[in-house]
Amino acid sequence: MCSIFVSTMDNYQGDLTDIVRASSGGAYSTTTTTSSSLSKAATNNQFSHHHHWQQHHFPSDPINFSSSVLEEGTNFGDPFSTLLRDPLSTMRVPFLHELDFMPNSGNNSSPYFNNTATITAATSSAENIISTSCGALEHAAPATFGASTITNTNSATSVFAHKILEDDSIMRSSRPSSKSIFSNMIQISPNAAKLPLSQYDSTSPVMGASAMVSGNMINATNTSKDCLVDNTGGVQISSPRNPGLKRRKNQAKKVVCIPAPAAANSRQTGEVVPSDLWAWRKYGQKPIKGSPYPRGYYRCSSSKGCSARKQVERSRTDPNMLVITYTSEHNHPWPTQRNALAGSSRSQPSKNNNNNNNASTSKNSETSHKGTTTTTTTKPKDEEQESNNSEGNVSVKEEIEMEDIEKQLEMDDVEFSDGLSYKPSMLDNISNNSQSHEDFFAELGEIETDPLNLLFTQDFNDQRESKALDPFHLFDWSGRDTNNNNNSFEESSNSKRRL
DNA sequence: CGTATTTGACCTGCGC
DNA sequence: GCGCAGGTCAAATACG
Repeated sequence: MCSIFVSTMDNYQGDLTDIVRASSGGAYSTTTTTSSSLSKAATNNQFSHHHHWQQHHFPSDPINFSSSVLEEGTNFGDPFSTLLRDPLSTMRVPFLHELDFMPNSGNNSSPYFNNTATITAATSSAENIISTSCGALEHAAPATFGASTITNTNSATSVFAHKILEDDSIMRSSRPSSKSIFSNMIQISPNAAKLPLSQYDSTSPVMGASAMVSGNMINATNTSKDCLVDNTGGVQISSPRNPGLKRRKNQAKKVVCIPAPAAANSRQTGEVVPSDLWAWRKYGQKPIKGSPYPRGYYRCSSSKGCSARKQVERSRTDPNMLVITYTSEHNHPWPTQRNALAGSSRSQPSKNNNNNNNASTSKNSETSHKGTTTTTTTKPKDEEQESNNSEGNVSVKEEIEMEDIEKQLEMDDVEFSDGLSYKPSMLDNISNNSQSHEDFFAELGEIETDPLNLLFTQDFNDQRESKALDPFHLFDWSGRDTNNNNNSFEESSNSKRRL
């Protein structure tokens, strides 16, 4: 429960359970692996019934929420990946809104992000490239998560943290020079340097994204744990009926382990599928050999022709955890609320999402996304990726901006250390860049409702009051301007309800 | 009525 | 080459 591990899964033939284990007690754990490895992993453990799986960690358990996201720098369906390019977007954590771990403590800060952790890569094995022990988290130097410096003070109280690692190959070849946000968020201990991933991990945009998200949400006091693993072979995945693409082996996948959302989000079937920023449409479900839990197959419905897919299944080792495997990547920008709803209306019952508290998440989230695009480039995401791949101008720009962000983060750290609620100041960065606030919000205005809203929450004060109703109150997104956000939030909610 | 989900059948990859 | 298991398709069904 204490260990965090990150591993590159290329050619990984280990057991999926390892992945889960890394995040045991944790919420998120990510790793990349091949389908074959998953299959094998799947065959390993059997679980007896999991009657109380939802209650294990949430809400009673303070939550050992760790996450790891593996990515190859591509837009894997996983919102985290997208976040990489958008400092602002990192403030939103996809899935979280679905996660029903309600804060138990009455603190102003979110219990989930109270703890900061220094991630120390301690081990390296065939299966695990990076692993961090609880001890490391608890005693190592404070890690910087996103805007705030994380000081781990209480590992017992779990928190929410993300680790994102990229696949070794990616790290080495992808964007060697690009500076990642992650560096601001998680400090890998010296040991990590020994690990193949360490160097790049710290610079992984993905990590940055995730970490940043966490950091923004963290109000330091407890401990966070995450298991993010990123990998990706950068292999294109295609469906069997799509001859042009190869699937299965060598298929780049990103596996994310997250705490199973509360029943509130469950479907009729009872299966709980956390939604993220993308709209997904279920196209199949299969029982998996060796696992009592079926695997659901989803494809991106945000954009026709998008090849992004994800598989959702419950961890065999820990029924409380959902293992989400992302394959392929989105070939389109983040969906607007409209699009997202189009593909997820059923999976995300509005009744659970909008009551009272909806935060102005939609606008903010979308803003984040666009902000990212703006800060790094004005190109559409797909184009941006191409640019990145070619080590073009974008990379350079990212690096520059990353520095600015780091500076900003340092300032934010100060705020945090003072015990003040975190107030993201990245908007300032935006204003300094190609887009003014006016423009920035003008774009936001176009967004009526966005799945991202789900990621936003009111300030924690409100959160404590309404948390019972809203699983989204996990983080303090409102830090920057509570009043405005609340207003936005309501508008967003109303907007969504109208839909 | 439109859209999403369910579910059985079919296809593909992989191991033996 | 065969069989298994996973992944996808698409008709049927359910839902709003």
